[in-house]
Amino acid sequence: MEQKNDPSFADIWEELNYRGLVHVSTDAAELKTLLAGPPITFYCGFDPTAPSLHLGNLVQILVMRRLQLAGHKPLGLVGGSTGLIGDPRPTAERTLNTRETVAEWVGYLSAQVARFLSFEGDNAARMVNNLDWTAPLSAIDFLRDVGKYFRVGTMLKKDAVSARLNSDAGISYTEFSYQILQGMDFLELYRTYGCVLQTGGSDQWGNLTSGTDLIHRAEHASVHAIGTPLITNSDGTKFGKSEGNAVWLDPALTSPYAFYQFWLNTDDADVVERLKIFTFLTRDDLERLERAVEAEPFRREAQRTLAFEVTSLVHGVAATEAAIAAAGALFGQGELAELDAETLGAAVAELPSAKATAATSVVQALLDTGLVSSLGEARRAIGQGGVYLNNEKVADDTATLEGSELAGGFAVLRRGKKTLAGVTFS
RNA sequence: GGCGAGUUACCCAAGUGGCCAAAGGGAUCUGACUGUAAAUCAGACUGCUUCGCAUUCGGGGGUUCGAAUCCCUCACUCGCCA
Repeated sequence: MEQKNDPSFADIWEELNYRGLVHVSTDAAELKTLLAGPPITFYCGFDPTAPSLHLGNLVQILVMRRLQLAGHKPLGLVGGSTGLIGDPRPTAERTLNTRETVAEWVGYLSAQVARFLSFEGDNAARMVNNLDWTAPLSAIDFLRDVGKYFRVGTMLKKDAVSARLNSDAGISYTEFSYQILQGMDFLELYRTYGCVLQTGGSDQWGNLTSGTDLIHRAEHASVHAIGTPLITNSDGTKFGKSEGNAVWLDPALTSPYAFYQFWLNTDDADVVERLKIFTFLTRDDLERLERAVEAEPFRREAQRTLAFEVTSLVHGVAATEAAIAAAGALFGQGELAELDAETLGAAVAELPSAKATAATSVVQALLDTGLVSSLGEARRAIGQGGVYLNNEKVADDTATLEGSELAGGFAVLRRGKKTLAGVTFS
């Protein structure tokens, strides 16, 4: 649980590479020297495209934290201005969010990032918002002072831009300009704080180099960038999705229980890589778990460790233990009917739930708890034999909750093997 | 501004007057097998009061007994030309 870098590595650069966190970077030898030397200031930006950060962002946050633990000084940037523009996605133009929404999300994200960094000591972190230096800039100043450093040919070659130009979606001037804004951020932070390194996802590489190039031109200085790999599942699906939804860091959007379950269900083929990236376990621990996956996969020790470590990191140990206890009660071998009201209540509290009465139909309860999205789907699920009420298969789609009330006034609905919801009788 | 091409369900993509609630693939969900894993096989996948009905094929209007398919119009996208 303790957050520290593994002292068995010669320096943080070695450790980042071991953990598979460096996909692309500026000159590796220089970076290694830079990171092994006296403290530097670096930054990583987060755009407010949602009210919460998600697991993809957590990778970046942990890179920041590891660098901070190595003595370097982090600047956590929230994109108050870049969030108003939107970086080009490869598929299609983004819908612009209102200024009010973006401002609100900036607040949420800023607080989330701050939780993972230390604001004490010589290398205390600092949060910045790029709206602070972008908002006062006039269009004329922007074009004269910044635009002149950018060549359109270079801008067109960036993957994000060229993908869009080659697609049938095209790209607006607004999104095309995004890379300039991000480049300006790096320049601004270089000037104000002496920031010499930007980290980010490899999909941001074009934007990262936009900044290093700009500083090169405007300040004749060499600064650095590190791009982390895009994390993918070994089966080819997207990492960080649970039932089609993003896994958020905000407990109101993804409950600690669901968060824990997400990690617990990690594939054997992926679990070691995840441990390297998302935990502070040492190389020794990781190698031991890797052997455990091979020798005794059914024990799922690596998955349990991963789920515990990451959930504790994000939601705290108490919430994690509650999630584990809930899973134990709900997935345990014992009968649900034998659980006492307190245990059951705590377990149900971790699940999505809805109020109902004994007369409520099972299909309606499935819909109310969000286990299905329509009554038709609920009937279909029952017809497929995929619905359980208090661990007993529901055979008839006209069934009601009659007689299903357990201790404390709850019932447990399940869809499939592991999608659970609680019902509270009123 | 001119000319051409295009807009189909979560995504990709067939369909060019009735046999279309709309092929195929992917994603997703369920079942079997399992370790709350993967792979594999099977089924489901617009909604509803489900052997039937209602509403979908960019928006609106029209032709027709009948339209995703034909016509008009608006919006958006892409390309070429200016």
